[in-house]
Amino acid sequence: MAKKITIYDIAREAGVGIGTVSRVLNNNPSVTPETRTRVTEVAKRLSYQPHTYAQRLARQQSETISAVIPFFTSYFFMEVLRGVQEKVSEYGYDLVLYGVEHADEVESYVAKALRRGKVDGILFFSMKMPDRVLADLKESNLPVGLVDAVSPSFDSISVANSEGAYTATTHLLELGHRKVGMVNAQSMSTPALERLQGYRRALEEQGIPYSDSIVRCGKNTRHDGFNRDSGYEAMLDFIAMGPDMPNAFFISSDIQAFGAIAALNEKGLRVPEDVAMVGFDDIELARLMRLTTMRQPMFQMGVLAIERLVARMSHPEMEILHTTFSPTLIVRESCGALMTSEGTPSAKSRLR
Amino acid sequence: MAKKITIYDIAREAGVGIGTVSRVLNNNPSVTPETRTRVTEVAKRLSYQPHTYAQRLARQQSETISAVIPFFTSYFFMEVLRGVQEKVSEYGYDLVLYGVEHADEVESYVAKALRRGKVDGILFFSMKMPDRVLADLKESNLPVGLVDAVSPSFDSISVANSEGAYTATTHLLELGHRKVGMVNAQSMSTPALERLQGYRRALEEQGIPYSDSIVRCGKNTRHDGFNRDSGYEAMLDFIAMGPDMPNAFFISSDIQAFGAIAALNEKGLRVPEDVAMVGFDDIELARLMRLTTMRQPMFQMGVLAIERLVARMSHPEMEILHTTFSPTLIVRESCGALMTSEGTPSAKSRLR
DNA sequence: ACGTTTTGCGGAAACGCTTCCAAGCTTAAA
DNA sequence: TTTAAGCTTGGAAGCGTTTCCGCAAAACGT
Repeated sequence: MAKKITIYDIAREAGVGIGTVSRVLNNNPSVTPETRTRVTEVAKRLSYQPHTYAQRLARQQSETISAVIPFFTSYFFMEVLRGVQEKVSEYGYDLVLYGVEHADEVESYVAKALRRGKVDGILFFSMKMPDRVLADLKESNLPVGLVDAVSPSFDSISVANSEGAYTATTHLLELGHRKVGMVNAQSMSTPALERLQGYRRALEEQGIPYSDSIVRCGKNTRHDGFNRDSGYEAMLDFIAMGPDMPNAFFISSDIQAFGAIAALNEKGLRVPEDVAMVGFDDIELARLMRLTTMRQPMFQMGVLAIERLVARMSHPEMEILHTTFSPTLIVRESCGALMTSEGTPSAKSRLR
Repeated sequence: MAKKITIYDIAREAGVGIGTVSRVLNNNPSVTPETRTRVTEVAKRLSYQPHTYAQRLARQQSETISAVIPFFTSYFFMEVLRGVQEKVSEYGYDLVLYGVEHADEVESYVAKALRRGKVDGILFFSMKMPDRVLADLKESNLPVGLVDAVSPSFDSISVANSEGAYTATTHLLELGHRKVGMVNAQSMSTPALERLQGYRRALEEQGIPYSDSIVRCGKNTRHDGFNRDSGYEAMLDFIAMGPDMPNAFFISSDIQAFGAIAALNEKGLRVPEDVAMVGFDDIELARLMRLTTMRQPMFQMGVLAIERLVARMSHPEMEILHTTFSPTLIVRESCGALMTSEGTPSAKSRLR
C-alpha cells in the first residue's frame, strides 16, 4: 500500500497551511486562484484521496442512506430498489443495504443504525414494525421513509392496494364472471389484507355475497406468501373443488399468478379459456406471460422515496407526506377480455 | 435529538477514565469484573451508541464491503446478490451498493472507493475493466473479488460458459436436431463470447459446420443484450428466414428465451413441437415456463464470493484463487426431450 | 521485610479531516 | 497620513474513538 497522503503532506509540499488545503479541496472561495492551482496540482501529483471517515467525523454527517428490505430479492423490491439506487447515486450518497428476515432483526438493525451519525436517512420497505421501534425511530429524529407501508409519523410511499384489488375484481365481474375467487398471500401481510378488502368491496358492490370458501392462500410463507409456490398450491386447492371451482380469479401478485397458471396447466385447464385471472404488480414477465394485471410504478416509487427522504433531510420540519399510487389495470389476455368472438384468443394471444 | 453521549460522559458518570470505558466496550480483558459491570451499566443507562465513523477512523478500518454491479437489476445479479447480502451480514460488515451503467462510471467509482479506508473490500460483478483500472486496483492492495469475470490478478468466481453452451448445444444435437441456431447476447460481452465458442465447439465436434447465418443477436443492448427484447427480436429475425429457419436453438439466457418464445407464439409456432430450445441461467421462472436450461448456482456464487473476499482480507498474501462452476443441464420441456411417443408433450407439459 | 513482577487503570496522543479565530496584508475611505 | 474594512492565510481546536505509555497498587518470590 502506497504511503497514505494526508492534507499535511500537501500543505508541506505546496508551502501552505492545512487550512488552506482543506479550503481548496472543498471549493471554499476565499483562496486566491494562484494558491488554489498550486495546491490542486500538488494534490493531483501525490494522487491524494481524502479519508472518508475522517471527513464524516469532522463534518458530522455520513452521506449515507440505508435501505432495509425484507426477503431480499423479490421482483417487487428489486424493481423499487433500482429506482432507489439510481437516485441515491445521483445525489452522491452511499447506499447501504440491509436484508432482514424477521421482525426482531429489524429491531437490532435499527439499534445499530441509530448509532450516532451512522446514516443520514433510512428507508424501510414493507415492514410492519413494533410500536416501540417506531417510537425510538421517531424520537431519534432520524429522517425515515416508508415504502409500501404506512405510519402516521413518517413519510410514506405506498400503493392503493384496496383500490387496485377492487379494480381488478370489478374488471373480472364486468367481463361477466359471477364466481370470482381470490388467491391471496398470507393474511398477516398488510398488502394482502388490503387487497382482500378491495376484492370484497367489489363483490359486494355488485351484489355478490363474499365467501371465505373461494379465497385461498397457499401454505408456502416465503416472502409472506407472495411467491410462486403459494399460488400454485392455492390453485391446486381450488381445482380440487371440482365443478364448484370459480372460473375467474383475482390473484394478489403476478408471481403467484404464474404458479397458479402452472397448476391449471398441469390439470389440463387453460387460461383464459377455462379460467380467467388478473394479477397484481406487473413485473417484467407479466407482459411476456400475457397476464392482465394491476401495474404498480415500482421504479418510480423508488425514485420518489429517495427524493422525499433527501427533502426531509434538508427540511426536517417539513410536514409529513403520504403518497399513494393508484395501480392501473393493464389488460392483456389472461382475463379473457381480448378473446375474439369465436371464443378463441386473438391471433397474438395464446396463454399456453 | 437527544444529546450525544460519548465515552467521556460514561467515564465521568462511572468515575473511571476513558481508556477504561473503551476497554470495557471492546471486551478488552484487562478490566476487573466490578469496573466492567459498573461501566456497562452506565453505558446502558445513558443508552450509549458508539460513533461509527470515529471508530472507523481510529481503528483504521471500515467494516464495509462494496459491490459494484452493472445494470442494476437483472435476475442473475439479484440472485447472486442475495447470497452476497446474506453472507455479508453474517460477517457483520456493511454492504454498500453501486450500480454502474457505463465503463467510465466504474473508473470514477474505483477512484472514490480507493479513498483510503473507505471499504475493506470490493466485489465487481461481470465487469470488463480497463487495464489501467485493474492496475490501480492491484497497486492499491485493496482486496478485490470478481464475480462472473476473470482476471489473473484477482480472485474470481465464474461459470464455465463455454462448457455450459457446449452441453446445451450437444443436448439438442443428441435429440436429433441437425440445424441448431443460437440466440446470443451482445458479442462485446465476455459471457456471450464464451457461450458462442461452446456452441461452436459442440457443432464442430458432431461434424456440423458452423455458420454465422444462424447465430443472431437482437439489437436491444440493455444489460449487454441479456434481456427479453433482444431475444424477441432475434427470434423474429429467425422466423423471417422461413423454411430455412433452424428448428432448435441454444439461447444465451433464460430471459432472452422468454422473449424468443413470445415471438414464436405470436407467429403461431410452438415450443417444443415446432422449435426446441435450451436456455442458460435457470432463473426462478424457467421452472415455471418449463424451460430446459443450464443452471448456474447463483446464490452459492454470491456466498462464495464473500467468503473468499473475507478470507483475503485476513490473509492478503494468500494465493489467488479462481473458482469456476460448471453449469448443469436441467431438462424440462422446451427441448422436446420429454415428448411422448405420439409426438405430443406429456400430460404435464404444454409450453404454450 | 524487601525487591520484582503483574495487573488495572488514567489519560495523552493519534487517526485525518473541518472550521473557527486571530493575524498579516491590502485596499478603500476620511 | 491614519483608520477601518476586506481578503488570505496559518494553525489550533474539535469531532469520538482506540491505543500506547507509564504509574500505582497489588501480588508474588525469597
